[in-house]
Amino acid sequence: MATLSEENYLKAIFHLSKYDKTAVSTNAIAQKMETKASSATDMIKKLFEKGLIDYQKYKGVKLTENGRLAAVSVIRKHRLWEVFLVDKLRFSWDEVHEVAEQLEHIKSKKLTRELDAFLEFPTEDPHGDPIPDANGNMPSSQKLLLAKVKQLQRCICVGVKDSTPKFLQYLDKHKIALGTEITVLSRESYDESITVTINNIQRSISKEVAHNLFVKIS
Amino acid sequence: MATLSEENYLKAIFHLSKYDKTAVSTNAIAQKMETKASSATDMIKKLFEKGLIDYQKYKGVKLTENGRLAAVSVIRKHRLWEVFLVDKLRFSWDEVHEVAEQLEHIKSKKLTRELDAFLEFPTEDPHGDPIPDANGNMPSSQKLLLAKVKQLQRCICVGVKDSTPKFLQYLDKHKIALGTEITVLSRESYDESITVTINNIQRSISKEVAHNLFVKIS
DNA sequence: TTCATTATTTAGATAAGACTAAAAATTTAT
DNA sequence: ATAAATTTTTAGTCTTATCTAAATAATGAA
Repeated sequence: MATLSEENYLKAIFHLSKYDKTAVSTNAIAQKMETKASSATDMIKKLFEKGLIDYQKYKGVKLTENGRLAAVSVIRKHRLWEVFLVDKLRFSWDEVHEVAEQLEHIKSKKLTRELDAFLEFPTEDPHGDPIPDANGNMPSSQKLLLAKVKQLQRCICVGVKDSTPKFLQYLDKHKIALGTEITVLSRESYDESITVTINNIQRSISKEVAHNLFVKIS
Repeated sequence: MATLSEENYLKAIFHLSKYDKTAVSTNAIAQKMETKASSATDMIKKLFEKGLIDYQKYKGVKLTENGRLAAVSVIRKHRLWEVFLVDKLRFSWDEVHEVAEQLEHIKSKKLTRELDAFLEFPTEDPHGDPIPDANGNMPSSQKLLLAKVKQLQRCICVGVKDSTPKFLQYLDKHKIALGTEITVLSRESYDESITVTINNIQRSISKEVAHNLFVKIS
């Protein structure tokens, strides 16, 4: 069994190697973990000893299949707990992360299984991120950034890239939530802002926001 | 904030000093924590430094008000989670302890508050033990051991003293659960067994069982 | 009361996970 | 291609929580 710290490193490595399959650097891991490179090196050695990562000195790190399964298991629990907090308790989507960071480390197969059933087998967390299944398969969501949506297309908000409280609060304030319908009217090449219709109201969306909001074409 | 290990020691001290208000010995703590006396001494010093216990060398240990509050807060969380596991997920009362031992350390005021509300403010856990309120007040239950019930009295099962899986499984097997009505017919002075009526069936209950089953006179 | 037994504390060691500072390897720039 | 800059690793230290072994205090029995 992996320790709490090991689990957090595995999660960090998984997230860092999500889109590109190339090796992850020691510095990148240290930065993500908000720790020093030397500490990352120490942990890398330990994870390598346990067969959870492939590692060659100075060459970076890659998850093994066992490492990937361990990471995905933690992410599965994190996202299930986030659903629980929002759907069953009265948390808003910008409050759940910190608590889920703790709950994700609870070790009980039965707990995860029963929680999943209790929540009626959700496939996405409150931020629109997919919830891996019990076998470690991560459903690939066909979400894309609002910034990539073509003119005159209608789409539905399904998640965020930036999940900091600040951004989530911005969305709340402007009445943009999961499921909100957005129609892209036009794009301004000068500042990369876009004009959209949200709830039948025409608004301008900045480049920053458009690059952090995931939508699904409807 | 207390560490995980500190919280466990505080809980142990609280339970050991529950019935008698006398000081708790180092050895008793070590035994309860399944650790060595020297380790207990180390932790005692730390808790004393933090103002969570009163302590004089060789004289044993007592919780301060702050220490008591910290211990009761952990116990509150433990028992709320036990209710959650039994009432909302499909755990039986002999499966909850191990998981609740982990969940009790999750730090989030809001989580505890909302969980309490979600469970509709329960006052007892699945073993019949009282759940302290948010201010640290432990409701005194007027439960007593079945062994103390007088002849021809009717009572209701409200909890167990021995909460090991073995005993809980014994109860399940003999269809004794929380809320089961028991009428004491007679006592056998030879082996301290008692004859009772449970679900209209007459049965004999051993001394061991009678001393580990809490009931309330009805 | 004094000696043996038991309980408690101290001293020193270990493992996990983090740190700083310095050394070594790699990459980048001239 | 070599020097400079950056990245990574190593070496040694710190803290937390544990341990063993030894020392000290308290208790109980003759």
